[in-house]
Amino acid sequence: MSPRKRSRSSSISSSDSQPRKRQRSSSDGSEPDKRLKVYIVQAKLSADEVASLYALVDHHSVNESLDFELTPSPRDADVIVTAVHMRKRLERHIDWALAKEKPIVTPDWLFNSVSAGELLPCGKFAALSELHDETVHNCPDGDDDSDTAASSPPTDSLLHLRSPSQEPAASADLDWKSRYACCRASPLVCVNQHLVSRLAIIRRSRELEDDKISALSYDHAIGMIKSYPYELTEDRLNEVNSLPHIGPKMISRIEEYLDNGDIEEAETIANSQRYQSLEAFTDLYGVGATTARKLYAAGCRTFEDVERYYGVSYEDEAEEEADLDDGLKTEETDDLHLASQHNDRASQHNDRKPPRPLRFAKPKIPSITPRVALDLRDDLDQRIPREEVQEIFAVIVRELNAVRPGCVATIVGGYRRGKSLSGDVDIVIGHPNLSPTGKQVKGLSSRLVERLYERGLVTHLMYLSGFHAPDVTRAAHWDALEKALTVFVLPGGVRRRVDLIFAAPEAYWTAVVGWTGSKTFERDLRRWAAEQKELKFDSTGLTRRSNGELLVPTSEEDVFRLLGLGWVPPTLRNADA
DNA sequence: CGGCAATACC
DNA sequence: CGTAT
DNA sequence: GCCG
Repeated sequence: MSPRKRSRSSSISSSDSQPRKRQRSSSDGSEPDKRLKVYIVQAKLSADEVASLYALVDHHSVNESLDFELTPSPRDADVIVTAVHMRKRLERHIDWALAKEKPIVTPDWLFNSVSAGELLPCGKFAALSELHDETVHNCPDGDDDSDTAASSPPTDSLLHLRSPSQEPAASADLDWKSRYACCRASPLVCVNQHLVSRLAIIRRSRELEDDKISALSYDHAIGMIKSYPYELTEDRLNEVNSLPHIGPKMISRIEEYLDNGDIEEAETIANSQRYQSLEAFTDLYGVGATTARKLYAAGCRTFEDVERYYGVSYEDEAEEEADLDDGLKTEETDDLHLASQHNDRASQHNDRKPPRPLRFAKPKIPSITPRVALDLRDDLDQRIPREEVQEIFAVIVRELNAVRPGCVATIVGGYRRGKSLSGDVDIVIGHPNLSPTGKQVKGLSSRLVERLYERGLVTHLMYLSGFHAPDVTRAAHWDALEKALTVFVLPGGVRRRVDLIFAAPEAYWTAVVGWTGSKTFERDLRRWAAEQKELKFDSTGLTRRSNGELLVPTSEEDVFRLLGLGWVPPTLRNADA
């Protein structure tokens, strides 16, 4: 069911006067030619912005259904991108009569479309309000994606803080009663979101207290509620009670919630010093539940305590950040590694010794140490607005193409699921088509990271997957995935966690699905594959359990198809709280 | 009652 | 073993 | 904490 544009324009195109609407210039005969021609008006755009836009368009990107190409002439453009907002100004570049026949949008339309993986409606991005209507009318949007399962109902989650009454996940074969999150539609915010948030506290507490299994049960229950399409009330209790993963304990909590509007244990936990401290400690990269408990047991309650615990080599706090410290330190931060260990501080003076006759005189990118994690905390605990995610993406795409032209990239993670704020930025890089020439993506990881570091865009490397020879089990497949977990920073910006995932051509689509999440959705995808289909699924690929045959999807929809699942749009994969 | 996602480093 | 994805 |  490859998504092709289903021009839902039928009703709109009433004003026939307009020439071909979404008819991509049928100029070059052959097939429908899905490449969308983009003309960029450079006026009023900085060199960098132009570069970003060109990188985005030039190397098109994302799925098969989203393919751009630059056109030198506005006349045969399908869409015109400009930062100009006034008629007079635009007329210097484009004939007014022509302008009225084209969608004239702001760069944001491009960024958003690329990020969304689909052509978005132009309305909100009309560059000239004066041409808003024409722009909307001529907009190339409306095509593909999301249709498969999410056609009938508005489906566009995201803004579904809506009323109770409404259709269940009428989407195709999605079933909110399924015991697998990957068979259900889970919006970002559900109708029973408050209850979910309460259960999430208990879940988190279980996790922090090392009761993983109980936490898992809450994950499942929360997932069920996230996709339950009705507002929970007394009269729905029976129905809810019969749902998978909702057992005696869960029902009693739900009943308590319906009676009192809250769950006592959740409140108690949330107000406890222990919970708050443990929760805070785990904000530190490298500090998990176990270490957090140790810190707490050692008497720590606040970050100040933790700093002290790890030895505040800090001269004082007067210096503040503004750390240009990492300008280009060609040194190697010696270890005293990740928090995992308990009391390992002391060992201060690590003299750096030339480790090995490493001929690579490359500057070494700082890695994380408890000290660094502490320093990064103020930045990393800030969430990232969508606009910035797009900016970061654009910059990375630009650099990526400087390193290896022809690559494509797509933002995955929470951003792709529609979150307005993200904890980090996840980007899958690769070649979407299993083209025979889908060559060298390998080693790309280190080269891109090097470049980003040289340019001061990457300040730390939490982890860089090596070029190991992974399996002997099923040779012929060099690392399907390479990863670079970094700390990235735009000039003058806040440092952000950015994960770069480099996928081999055969692994591209499973990587996209695997990194879009949510966590529970992913777990259930694996469970479903194993329990129902005798398949093994993970972000590096899909294989047949019996013969180990590697199944290579040709699109994201194909991944679901191969798994025998109905299509679930990214924005409906929010199975977690 | 066993199982609960799956891997890669540290 | 713990942490991260 | 719930399922098969």
